[in-house]
Amino acid sequence: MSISEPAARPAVMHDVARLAGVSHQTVSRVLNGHPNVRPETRDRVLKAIRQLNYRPNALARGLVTRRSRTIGVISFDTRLFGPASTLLAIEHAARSAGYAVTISSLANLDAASVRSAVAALAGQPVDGAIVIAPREGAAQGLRDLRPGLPLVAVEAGYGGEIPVVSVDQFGGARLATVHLLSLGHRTVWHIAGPADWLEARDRVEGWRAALADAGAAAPPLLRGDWSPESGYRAGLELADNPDVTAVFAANDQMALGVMHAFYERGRRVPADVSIVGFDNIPESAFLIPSLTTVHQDFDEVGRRGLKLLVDTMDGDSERVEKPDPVPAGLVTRQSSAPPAH
Amino acid sequence: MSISEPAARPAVMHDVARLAGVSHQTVSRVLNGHPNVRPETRDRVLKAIRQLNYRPNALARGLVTRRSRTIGVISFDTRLFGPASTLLAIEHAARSAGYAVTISSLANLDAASVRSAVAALAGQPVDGAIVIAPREGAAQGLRDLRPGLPLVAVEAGYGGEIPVVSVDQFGGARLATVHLLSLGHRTVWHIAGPADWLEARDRVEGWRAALADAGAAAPPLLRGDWSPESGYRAGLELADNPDVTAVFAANDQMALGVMHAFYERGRRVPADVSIVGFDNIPESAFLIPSLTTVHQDFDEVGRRGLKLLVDTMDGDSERVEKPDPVPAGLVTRQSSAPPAH
DNA sequence: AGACGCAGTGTTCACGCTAACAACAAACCG
DNA sequence: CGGTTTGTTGTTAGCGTGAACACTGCGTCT
Repeated sequence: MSISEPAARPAVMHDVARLAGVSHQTVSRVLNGHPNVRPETRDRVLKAIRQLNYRPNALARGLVTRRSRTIGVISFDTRLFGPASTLLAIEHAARSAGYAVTISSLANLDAASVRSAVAALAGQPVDGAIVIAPREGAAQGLRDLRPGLPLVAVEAGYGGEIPVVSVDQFGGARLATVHLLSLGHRTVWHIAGPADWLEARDRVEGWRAALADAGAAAPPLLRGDWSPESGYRAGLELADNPDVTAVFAANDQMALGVMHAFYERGRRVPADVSIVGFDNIPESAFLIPSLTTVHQDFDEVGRRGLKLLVDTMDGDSERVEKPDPVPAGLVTRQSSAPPAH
Repeated sequence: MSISEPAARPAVMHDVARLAGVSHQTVSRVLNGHPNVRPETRDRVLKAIRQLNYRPNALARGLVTRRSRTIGVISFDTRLFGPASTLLAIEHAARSAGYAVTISSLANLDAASVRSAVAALAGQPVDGAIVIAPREGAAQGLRDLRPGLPLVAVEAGYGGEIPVVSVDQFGGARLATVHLLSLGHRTVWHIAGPADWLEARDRVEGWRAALADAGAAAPPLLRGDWSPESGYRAGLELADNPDVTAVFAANDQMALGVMHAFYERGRRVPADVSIVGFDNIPESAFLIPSLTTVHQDFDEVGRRGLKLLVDTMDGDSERVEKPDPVPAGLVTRQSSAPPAH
């Protein structure tokens, strides 16, 4: 034990200072880009930093500045294409802005799961948070646990007291429905998402509005849970009804399930029935037949969401612009066509 | 300015201590579950904590304990089903183990993108990291920047110096190929993933091995980039070749592209050509026809990956077990059948 | 009865960093 | 040419927590 190993502990600011022959404060000034450091001194410090492979301790810095330069994201099931895309865009935008991202995802939407995810994030040192969850409970829970924490919701509908960035769900659903009606279909059946999802509600409204505008009767609503299975089950219910010539599913996965059900029952798409989805997942263009759907620009939503959050965090006061909804766009493919006769 | 607003700054340990009439150290002891605190005192402290909505400052705690109780995850494109599922499983396992998760994802796999993601994570206060990226560069880069940081790779093949948790890609590819051969196909064509992906390489090897075992000739290899488009392009190349009766695609999305190409060219699946994919994405069961594929248990991989990392971080020394690969399983559906004649 | 152990609690220090202020030289001004 | 500014650097004081150590009072042992 007489010869002590040179501990492999990472270098700290003081080590850099010693090697460069300056005080640690000068090192700090160099790191934070302060003016009034002689260029020669700066170079010595930078060289010492490289030589020691020094990197600042973010914890210590955060403790004194009271800012962690980290944001939190609470997201519903990140295996779904929409949340996953949004999360990815948020993360990249955050990195560009110099923020790290801590995630907390929900396995499902029951209250316990939401509470667990929110509590986990509330304990983290984050400067702000983005909620990618369709139920207001999530954002509200976080607001209760961490009052004053800047908060933005994405993909969550409008109207709450928390700023929201979202695709225009209502307009998108309307586009889909109008498209089918304009092809000549008498009416359009709708397979909605879960009733407690704001997005699902907005799409139902858009569908209803388009039908009403066209003077078409609204058939009974069917409900799924976004999964292909649930679309399949709904499809089986519709398959034997000859009145059904056009179906608008609230997402592409359910549309796929519907197509499969019709396929099994021998109803041809689009010859007998037209189908339109929502999301434009990468698979949509290659389904058989390829799927007409409503495109959502998740990247744009993610970017705007992060920008809104950063503005809120930096903003001297509440000078933050209220964002417009991101427009949705119809992508016409093979699964929609005029009715048979 | 004579009456100062009661600043809304969050309570700190000292505030709790004062309210409970104890020292801050006693509060600390209560929080960390130390023995030797009188039950009555503990109750007073807990009450004060609730009353002030106090939550410990993770930054300060991390500074003194030198542990942030946060792990980092570097992941390739989290919009893909595999990485997304793995990430989700890691995150949930991490939360159960009391860790937060900071993510850093790659837009693509070029060196600059990897470097950016790795550098971003290296600056974060993480106790360990999991790399969900198929190229060794990512893990190696992190190792260079943060020597000594516990590191685990998932979904990244075997053989490096970094511990890996992975599905048995070789075995899975073999299963798929053997399945097609045993249906009576003379040989099996393969559409591989990018050459620099370890997973893609393992699947090629498994395919080759199965062909060799059966004494079947190995047709020329086709390459895609995992996307449906690339599968579609490969499918167009194969569609006009009557020798092609069985295709094994390295993932489900490419298999979908192949199916679409064959559909356009009038080759029926499975009557004329059988197709098998890999991953078992949720859509597979509902494609038309439904897709035979190889199932990967991403949840299990994520869980094991986190466990391995936590063991490495906690472990007194390198007493960490070397994990077995997670077995893959064949899921037989409609897209594979005996050849026509 | 005096030494000792132990539960329960308080005091002090250190973690690594930034902010505030102090110190000093050189340059500038009237 | 003395006082003041300006540029550059060092010194000190926290940020909020946990660990180490000190202290108290009470019961136990010899």
